[in-house]
Amino acid sequence: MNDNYLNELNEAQRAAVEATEGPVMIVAGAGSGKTRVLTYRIAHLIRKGVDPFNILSLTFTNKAAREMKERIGKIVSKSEARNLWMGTFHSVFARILRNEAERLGYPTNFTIYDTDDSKSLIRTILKEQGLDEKIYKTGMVLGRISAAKNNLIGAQAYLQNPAAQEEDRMSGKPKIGIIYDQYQKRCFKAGAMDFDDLLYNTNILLRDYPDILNKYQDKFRYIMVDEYQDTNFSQYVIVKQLAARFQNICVVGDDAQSIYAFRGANIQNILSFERDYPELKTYKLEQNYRSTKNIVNAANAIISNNRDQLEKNVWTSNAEGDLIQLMKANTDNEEGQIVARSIFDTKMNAQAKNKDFAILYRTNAQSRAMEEALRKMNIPYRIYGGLSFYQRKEVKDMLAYYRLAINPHDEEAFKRVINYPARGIGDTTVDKLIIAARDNDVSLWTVCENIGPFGLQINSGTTQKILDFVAMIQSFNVMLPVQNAYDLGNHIASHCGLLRELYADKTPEGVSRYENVQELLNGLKEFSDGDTTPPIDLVESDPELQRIEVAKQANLLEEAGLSDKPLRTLDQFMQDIALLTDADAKETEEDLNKVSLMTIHAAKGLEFPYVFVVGLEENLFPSALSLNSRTDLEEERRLFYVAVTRAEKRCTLTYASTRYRWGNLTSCEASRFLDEIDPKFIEYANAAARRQYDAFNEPSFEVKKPNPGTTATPAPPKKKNLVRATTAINSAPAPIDNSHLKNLQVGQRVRHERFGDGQVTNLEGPFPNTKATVTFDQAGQKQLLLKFAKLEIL
DNA sequence: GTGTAATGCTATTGG
DNA sequence: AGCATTACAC
Repeated sequence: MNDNYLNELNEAQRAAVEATEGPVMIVAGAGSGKTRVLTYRIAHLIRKGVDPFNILSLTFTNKAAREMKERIGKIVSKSEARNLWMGTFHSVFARILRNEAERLGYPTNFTIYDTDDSKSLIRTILKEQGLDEKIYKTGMVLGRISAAKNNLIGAQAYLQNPAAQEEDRMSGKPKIGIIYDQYQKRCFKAGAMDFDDLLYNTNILLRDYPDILNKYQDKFRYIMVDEYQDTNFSQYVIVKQLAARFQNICVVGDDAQSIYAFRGANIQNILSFERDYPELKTYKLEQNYRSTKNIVNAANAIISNNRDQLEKNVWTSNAEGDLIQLMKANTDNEEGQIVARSIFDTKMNAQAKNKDFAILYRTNAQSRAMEEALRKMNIPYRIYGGLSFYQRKEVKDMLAYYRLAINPHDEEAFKRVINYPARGIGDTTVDKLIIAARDNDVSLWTVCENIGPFGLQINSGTTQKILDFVAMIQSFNVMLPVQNAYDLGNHIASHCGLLRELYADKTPEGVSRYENVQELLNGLKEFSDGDTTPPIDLVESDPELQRIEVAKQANLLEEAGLSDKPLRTLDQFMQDIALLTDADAKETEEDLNKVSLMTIHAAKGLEFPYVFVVGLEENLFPSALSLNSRTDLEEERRLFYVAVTRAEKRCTLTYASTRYRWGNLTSCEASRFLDEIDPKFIEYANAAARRQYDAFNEPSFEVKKPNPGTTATPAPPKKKNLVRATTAINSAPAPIDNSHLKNLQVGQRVRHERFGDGQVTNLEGPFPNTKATVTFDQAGQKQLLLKFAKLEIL
């Protein structure tokens, strides 16, 4: 047992670790050792004699939970660490909901609908209601429903909520409440919960069943919430309820890193927290251990542009380090090339490994150019996020059969595979089934099981096909408790026809699909053999539940006449599949030394020695959709802050002047965020960036570090009135012909190629050396020399 | 009912 | 450009 853990902490960290009783808020700047504090805090609790069964720790990813548990295990003991309740909100409360599902009228084996399932269900409802999909966009409808649930507004309440109704009327979508209501009913009938339901229903459970609230309040005597800035109202209330009795609640977060407001996260939760617990103790972790001074200072400069923030002073005693590198490319492909090239060079010059590099981007679509460039230079890489394994079509098809075997009422799984592979039950038939299900208020499955009594207008041949399908699913269903996950999964794969269908396709894509299903079966095999951790590493909860579980399994084994080996079944495997993300995937040997590619969102909580943030262009980063409101723009800026603070040694920012979007070439201008970093933190690391800088920064055009390489290159022949003096590394760029500005007056509206439109507020000195002060609508006040400024009078 | 061609839509971010 | 849904021929 390691007794020295407290000595490994600085004063603030140590105080936060030792403040175990009562409400605590830890404001943790980027790279300030937050994970270490959380880890040691939990270890400290256990050392002080708190039973791990009584500790709940909510993390942002399951992987984070797994890793933290491992580290805690090294300080206390492995067996003690195992008993902690640790995981994401969704996985922890999915677990609890399974135990208590019956109270809410849900089956224990309820399905978790993913976003595709939810959208598909909404599409079905739109069709039924005769609503136009063009007006009621599924994503938008789901967004409204999701927002309502995250604010704990149920369907009925939504229909009676004047504000919501008014808003929907105003936006020309008055039926959203009806859709919401239908959606909930259909989910319930299908024995399914979507992601938001996992939190919403937990709230219902704790609100309406005092004995259950009591049970979990008593159980979770110490609660910790990581990444608190990214929790939504629904999560906030759950935590508040659970912590109400003992009030040993510790939240950790950084308002500067709040990047999930778009899905309901609410910084307000931090303020509410202060209000809820007046005796709150607050600790600030401000020393950054991760990054160099230049990175920390540049990041501080970025975030200081936000109005909404908690007071905080992040600093570091680390070395000065490299400046922020800025590189410009002509195209998105070239951007990929300069990044790949830079990685290659750094590997050579600094003995860096592939895994020391990360490429971060705003949107997943940007990965393509990066991948291509890395492939060409033979640099191994791994993409996080995007389409995960479990989201691939063939895998989802296979999983749909499994889901149906476990919960035949699962409507989305049913629709997915009722006629795939083709078995002669087409759309018309399925539509009849859907109508019958709706009219009788039952599930599709119930209709199929009782196809005679419902008296459907379906011919006998098709009826037989449906009955065959039902019989097949039923045969899978009865095997559930007596077969292990692999045996049953394999059996289903070969009997449902999917494997045959895929095997028949000999195209490269077809082969790959077949292999993916095989890969899924391999996963089942590993799970069944039990030599790896289950898909979700939520620790076996309280002894009571464990006993029930063990007894259940023993019974089943007895019935099956099997050995004493614990049976790991398909439904166990499937339980949390829907909640798995790429970030949770265990790293294989292979992944260990690869360059990481991911969105900035996915990079939250991670760190790398060398970070590239690519695509720093207006309308991409910040996203075009964020430009309308200050709060949205501030979220983008926090995102940029998160990106830069991932870097330990060096941070490189890149942008391209043209980029393919929607299949055609569009021109781009550099992101406003680049202007927000003081130039003294920036090194213009390629010639294009230096040129751009010189052109942009009239009137100062201070001389940047001379590039040793440039003097050797022959200067192009000089031309008069060259707009951009490409050789102007050591000399001022040639003035452009600006005689049209000669009579510029204060008060006139002007347009700048970079800063947009603005108004002249002051003029100083005689033309052509006039210095103009212009207040731009977007970019704010700038001083420009008329001699150089690319201004146009409006 | 099935398979292929044509159309149309999309690309924030994610559990 | 790439994917998904739709339209149309068989």
